[in-house]
Amino acid sequence: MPLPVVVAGLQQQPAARENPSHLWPPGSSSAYKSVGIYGHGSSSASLLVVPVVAADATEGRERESDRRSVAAAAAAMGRTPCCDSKGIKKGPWAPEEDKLLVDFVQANGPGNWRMLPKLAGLNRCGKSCRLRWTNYLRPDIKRGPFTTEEHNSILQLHAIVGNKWSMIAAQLPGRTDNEIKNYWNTHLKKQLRQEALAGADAAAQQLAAAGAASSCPAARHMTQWETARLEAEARLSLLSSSATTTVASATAASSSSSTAAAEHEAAPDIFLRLWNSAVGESFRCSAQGQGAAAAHGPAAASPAAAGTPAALRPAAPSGGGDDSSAASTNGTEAADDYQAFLDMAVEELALLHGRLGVSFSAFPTADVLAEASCLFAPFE
DNA sequence: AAGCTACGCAACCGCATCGTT
DNA sequence: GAACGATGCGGTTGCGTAGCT
Repeated sequence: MPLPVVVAGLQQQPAARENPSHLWPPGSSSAYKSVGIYGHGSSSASLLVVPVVAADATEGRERESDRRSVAAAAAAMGRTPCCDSKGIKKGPWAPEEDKLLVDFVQANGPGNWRMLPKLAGLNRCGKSCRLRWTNYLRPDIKRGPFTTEEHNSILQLHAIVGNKWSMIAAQLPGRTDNEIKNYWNTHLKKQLRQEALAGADAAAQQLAAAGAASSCPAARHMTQWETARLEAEARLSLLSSSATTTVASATAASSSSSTAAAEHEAAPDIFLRLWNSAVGESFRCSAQGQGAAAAHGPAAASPAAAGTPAALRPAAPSGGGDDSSAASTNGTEAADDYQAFLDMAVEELALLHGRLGVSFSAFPTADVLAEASCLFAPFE
């Protein structure tokens, strides 16, 4: 694999959003500052020309949660966790540190994050190095404002998978899960809230006038999907509780939703069933295949995050799919899987409506699911 | 011009899970 | 099967900046 090459000499000052000035200490040279704008998608400002790196490269051992116990255990075993020592620097990265990291990755490629700080002369933990690289220094990161397409894709994908940022990022080459997460928390959440309120108002007015539904189909279906997803999780949680404790069972029986669920012998939720089904798995696999290209490798794999039983977990991607071309290659398959996923949602819903009546009041009605065809947009 | 507030985002934290021994 | 190591990812925080009063 060809090693990254720095295209030196760029002196321009990056835009604030692309390279927040607060990251750079006063007195930092502009040459160093330019280090921060690798891969700027909308300009020729890319400083690095590198192959997209495998995101699942080895990483340092630095679980903070286990830091103390592991430190003791590791010490006993003759290993030294990378973050156990005092004096490891935290906080914003200095340009010098960025340069060291970039230089090292150029020379050796990403990977072995645990040893990287030591080898590169950085007073950082490996995890910090990996995050800095994957979220900021990596050359294929697309910076700048989100496009309308990206914006819509995020909305649509979030309506389906929820806060699976890595999975969403897998559909948006060049965007990191962290970036999408921040974008969601700062922009989209607010927007959806406003739209929901507006939609609710409009719906209330229309309902009062003609008994009609919401005036905003797109916002409505997203809201309903999200509501259904949350309700499904809540029901699943309740069912789980009721299955293990009689007290919980009695409590659960007192609520309407859990009663309905109990009456139907823990009838599986459509969404969760779909998500855990072969179709869902297929969709995840496709997303995963593409995702490896984007930010964090087999992010979509995260079967645990998707609540997938081990038996249903997709096999690891064979090739790693660690460049963005994979996304376009697999786009058609992903689209097929996506459509199948949505189709099955309609079928499952019809079945459940017939079987369970109005038990799943919060779940989108068939017409709403039909509208879900617009979710196809990101693959077209 | 100064102070205040809200916002945006990089970075950190810590949990979950997989793989290996 | 248990213990440990390694990795991925979602949630949260801290701080600089921009905008407003």
